[in-house]
Amino acid sequence: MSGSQAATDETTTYRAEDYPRPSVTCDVVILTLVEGELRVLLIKRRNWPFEGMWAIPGGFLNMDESLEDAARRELEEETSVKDLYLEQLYTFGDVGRDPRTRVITVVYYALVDAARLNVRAGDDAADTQWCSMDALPPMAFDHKNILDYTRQRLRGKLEYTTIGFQLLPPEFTLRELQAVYEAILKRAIDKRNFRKKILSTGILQETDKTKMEGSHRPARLYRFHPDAARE
Amino acid sequence: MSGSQAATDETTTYRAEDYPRPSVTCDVVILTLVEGELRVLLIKRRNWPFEGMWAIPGGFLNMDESLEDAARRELEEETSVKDLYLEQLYTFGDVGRDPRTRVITVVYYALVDAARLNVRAGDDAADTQWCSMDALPPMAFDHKNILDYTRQRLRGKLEYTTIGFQLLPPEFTLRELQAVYEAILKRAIDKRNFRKKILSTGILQETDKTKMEGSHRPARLYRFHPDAARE
DNA sequence: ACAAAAGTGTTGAGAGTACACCCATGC
DNA sequence: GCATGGGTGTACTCTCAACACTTTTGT
Repeated sequence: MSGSQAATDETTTYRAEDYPRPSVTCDVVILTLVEGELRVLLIKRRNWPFEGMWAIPGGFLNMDESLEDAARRELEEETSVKDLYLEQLYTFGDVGRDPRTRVITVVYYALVDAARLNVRAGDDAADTQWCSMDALPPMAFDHKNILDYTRQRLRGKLEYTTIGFQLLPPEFTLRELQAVYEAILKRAIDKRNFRKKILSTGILQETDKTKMEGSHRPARLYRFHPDAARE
Repeated sequence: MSGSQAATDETTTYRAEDYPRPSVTCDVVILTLVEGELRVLLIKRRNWPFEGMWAIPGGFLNMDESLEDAARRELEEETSVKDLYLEQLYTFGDVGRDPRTRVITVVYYALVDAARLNVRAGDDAADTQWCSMDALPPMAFDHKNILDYTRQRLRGKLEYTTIGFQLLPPEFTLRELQAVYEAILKRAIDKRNFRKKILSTGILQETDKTKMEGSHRPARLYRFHPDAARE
């Protein structure tokens, strides 16, 4: 039972300084949708360990910022975009995950509308890249695991929340929304059933605008229903 | 962009030792079902801060154990029971959550069949207690938050997994299983519909035993279907 | 007029919900 | 024989899945 063992917990006398501490980092899986494909922002490592392999962005937690603040900071450093959807994914802390020292990483994931990204293509050139979630390069640390877990979570959340919309601009066509669902679920969806279901929920509001693209009938634009704050 | 800022991440040169580190603890929400009520194991704090208030068990992470190992260690210290269902819940790390210093806590939750607990009632007497999740005492730190979040997670998981069974002994009656669902969802369920649904999934296996209790018709005992490893 | 994507309805199957009575046992 | 919880079936509604043709635009 607790109380007898010194290292036990917050309920005993405070002796945190007696114990070595692991490092705490915060990593962010940044996802967007390009050409109907789910893509993740990866950074090429230049140093040992895992030199030349790819990793999701992240960094040490500052002492004066919350976990979410840290995630948001990382996110803005990488994308220069604010106010993104951001959610804690999972915390990874296996002993050997970083060969240098003990590192606990709290991972968040973010969804970005590709249109908001001013691509900064040249920037560091080959060091930063949007990779398809379906064709990942060799990943550093346990980051392959992290991305697999992200996809799983995303699929689950798609069914009972509205996260799908976070990958789209404020106004979008139903076909674009359907593409989001298809990319995440990785299966084709019947157009009629999809429209029926989405429209019946009432979270969409029709605009009077349409989107012209190519030589065919223009598509109506929709936006979120203003009073849809639900998850 | 990353690379320019020293503290940035795992992709830059390793300088963890340049930065102060928060403490990392692992806390466990231990749940069981008693008298049709969901109860959580709480420990009364004897020291500042939050002296006299209640907290969930937890302790510092050792450098040579994984997060789950730490959770399992805490769990066994408190319950003396092994092989319990254990799952990571969430990581809490707001700056002010522990007034003494910066503490990141990775919280797990565990489900225990009450019958496996040898109550150890006298032990530390009033210091350790199974409290109803519906009538929580004043809680230390952000532990009230943590318990609210646990309940939410539990409700969600109940619908698409088999965690409910983790609160029961290996053999149980359908009424007992229904009580688990009712305690977690906090609403009455129709007996006939519940049986129909559960039995139609095929995860239950009828035994030839019954359970006598009180002066009425005995109830049939069921167990998990052996090849039901699914979530 | 043709190509290309937008838009639209019906039908059948299965799941969920509401609801009331008989059964086996101890006392 | 009565009190107590165990055990059962039917009818309705709603949701989900399958499926094909017309409409609007640019060229």
